[in-house]
Amino acid sequence: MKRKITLKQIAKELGVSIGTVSKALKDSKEISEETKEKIQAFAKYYNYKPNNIALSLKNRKTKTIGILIPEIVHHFFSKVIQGIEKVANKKGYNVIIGLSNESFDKEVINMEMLASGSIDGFIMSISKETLLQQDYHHLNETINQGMPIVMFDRVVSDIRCDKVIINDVEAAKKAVNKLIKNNCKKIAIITTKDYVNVGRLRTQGYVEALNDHEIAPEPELILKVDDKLVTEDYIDVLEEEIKSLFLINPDIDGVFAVNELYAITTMKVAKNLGRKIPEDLQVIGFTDGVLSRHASPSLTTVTQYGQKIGEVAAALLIEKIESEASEDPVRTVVIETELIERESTK
Amino acid sequence: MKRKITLKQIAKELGVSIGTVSKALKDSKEISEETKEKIQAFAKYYNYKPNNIALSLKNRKTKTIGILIPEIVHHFFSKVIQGIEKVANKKGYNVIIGLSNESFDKEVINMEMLASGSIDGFIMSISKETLLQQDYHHLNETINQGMPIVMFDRVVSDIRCDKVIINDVEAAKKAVNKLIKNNCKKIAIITTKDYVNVGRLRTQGYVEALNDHEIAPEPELILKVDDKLVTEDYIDVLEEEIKSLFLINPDIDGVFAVNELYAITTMKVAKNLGRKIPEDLQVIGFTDGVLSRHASPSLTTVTQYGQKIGEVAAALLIEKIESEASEDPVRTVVIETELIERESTK
DNA sequence: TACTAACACGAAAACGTTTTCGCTAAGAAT
DNA sequence: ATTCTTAGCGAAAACGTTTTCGTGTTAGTA
Repeated sequence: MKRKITLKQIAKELGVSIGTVSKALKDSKEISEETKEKIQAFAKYYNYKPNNIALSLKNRKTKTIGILIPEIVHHFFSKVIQGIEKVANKKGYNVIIGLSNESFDKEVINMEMLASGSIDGFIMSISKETLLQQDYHHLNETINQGMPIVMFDRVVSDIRCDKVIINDVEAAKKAVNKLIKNNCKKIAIITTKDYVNVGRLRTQGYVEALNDHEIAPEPELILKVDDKLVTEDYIDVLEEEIKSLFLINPDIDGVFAVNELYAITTMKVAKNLGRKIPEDLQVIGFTDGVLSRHASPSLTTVTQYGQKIGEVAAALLIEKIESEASEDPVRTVVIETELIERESTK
Repeated sequence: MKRKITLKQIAKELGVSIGTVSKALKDSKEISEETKEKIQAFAKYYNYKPNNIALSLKNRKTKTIGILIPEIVHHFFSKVIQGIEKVANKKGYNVIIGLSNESFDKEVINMEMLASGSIDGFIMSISKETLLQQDYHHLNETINQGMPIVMFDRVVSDIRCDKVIINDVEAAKKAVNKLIKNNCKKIAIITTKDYVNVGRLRTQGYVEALNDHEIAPEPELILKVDDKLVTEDYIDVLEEEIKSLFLINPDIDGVFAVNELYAITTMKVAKNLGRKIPEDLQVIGFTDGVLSRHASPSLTTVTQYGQKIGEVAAALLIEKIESEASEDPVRTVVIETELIERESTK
């Protein structure tokens, strides 16, 4: 077990100075060909690789970007990570991951931990608890220390940083318009509580789409699921709520769900109640994950290109990290969404 | 935008030496109460946090562990990451992620990059290409440099490092035994090519289970899918292969698939061919992901507790990192699997 | 022969810590 | 009055780099 070799050891072994070794390995013309060859050969033989930590300290750059997300066992988030990793890697960056588990405290702790020199910038999606408490001091402090942040998905607009989002309102309208066009007369929405901004915006899109077609939105068709505590029997509760929605409003013939799980669960409940999909009931979900593709019937859904979001976020962040200007304008990039039609709609 | 404050700045501002500041913040009894209070108050006011990079350089520890996996958009792997992150975080470690995308080259590059000082140890699952080429020099080199590695899932046994695995043979036998007990007479297996060791072992378990019940394994019931190149039409190819399996062997009444996707696809194809599940055909999958739970019918599956695997791997790694002994024995921990019965079996 | 220029290399600072060692001065002990 | 402790602090090395600047040697030029 030999420790990694350092410049100092090479220098000592070859009877030259550390500086000379460093320059030789960088092919500096300050050093004679002869010496360079000797040093390079030696370094190659011992598989010398510069120590990243020392470089980071010297350059005050870590070449690492931090990702801070609520959870990782989630198709959308892992797609985003994949996208981030792809462009980060291409530009010589590593990614380090922090999970908040939807907890405010863990988000703050993780952020402070990573902000203490470990990374050059953040890409993040805010936890639900933070959204609920509306306490963003950790974000502002980080930004004030000159560390760039790019937010995606769950963003908060009055933070001064770049953002990568989709147009949730428009995307939701696309979905609901499709249901209306497909002759649905009574369209329900399964959504989240309003403090989750993406849920709120999608609900807003639902309402707007109905209004556009002069359909009066009915409050009892709007089911706002409380998912603050995702417990074991979470799915059961969800099923119960959806079931009573159908029992109270038996003539629902279209459902727009703001995520995959709500949509899949809706189909399951509806099938158990004897509904045929898409004949009796048409369902559209949000986010194109593995569930939508492989459910039966497969799910028509609004896809938000997660990988693309990650790629753009990483590109924005790296650009900001490497730009000299300390105060350039904040940008918001809107990624297109698309309605993917499958078997759950006519 | 104020840069993060350093010891040097505090020292200068307060007219003391850097060493004094450092000691004061550590509550060293070398420093007078008066001075300590002054320094601590100042540090708190300016939100001083020691620079991780400088600490890493000094201590030759990064308090970071590297995860190297083939892909991240995958329920099992993200579960493992979740487990790793959980115990790592509890012990004050961060996790940094490298994706190999099943490519040998990316695995090597990522490994070298991270091994150059960025992390204290690896947790990894080998890429398929590496498995195929059987070139493990990068692993051995890393280990020789004194950096501990813990392998999980796709391990290679003759590498000298800790491993966290499941008993694939036994797990597969559990599944096939269940099918046999449920009166299946003609049981097929959908598996991978043999170079993927987990696939090979599960196939072996299938064969052993049949032999145990004095059923002669029939080669035409063993479908080894070639997933070397996962292209766009990958699913279509998979469906075709499974379809012809059923056409050639119409009396198949049980299928054991070595992963979720194969199992779900099998159910889809079978349903299209008019089979009722579980009446005409019983299906058991491997790995309990979101698909298994929410498919219809929901899938009976062998669960390999991914989060547990991650937790154990992280515990092993951190223990090794923090142990003084340079040469302790390598350990292999076997995590229990369990057969979760759902609707796809009787 | 004396001066300059190019060449090849070394010394040292810097990045931000921690920690060991040494120094000074005040009080205690002799 | 002299020596011994001890409290309180500073200096400096070390982690592994990069880079600037300085310096000695040699060769070329006047």
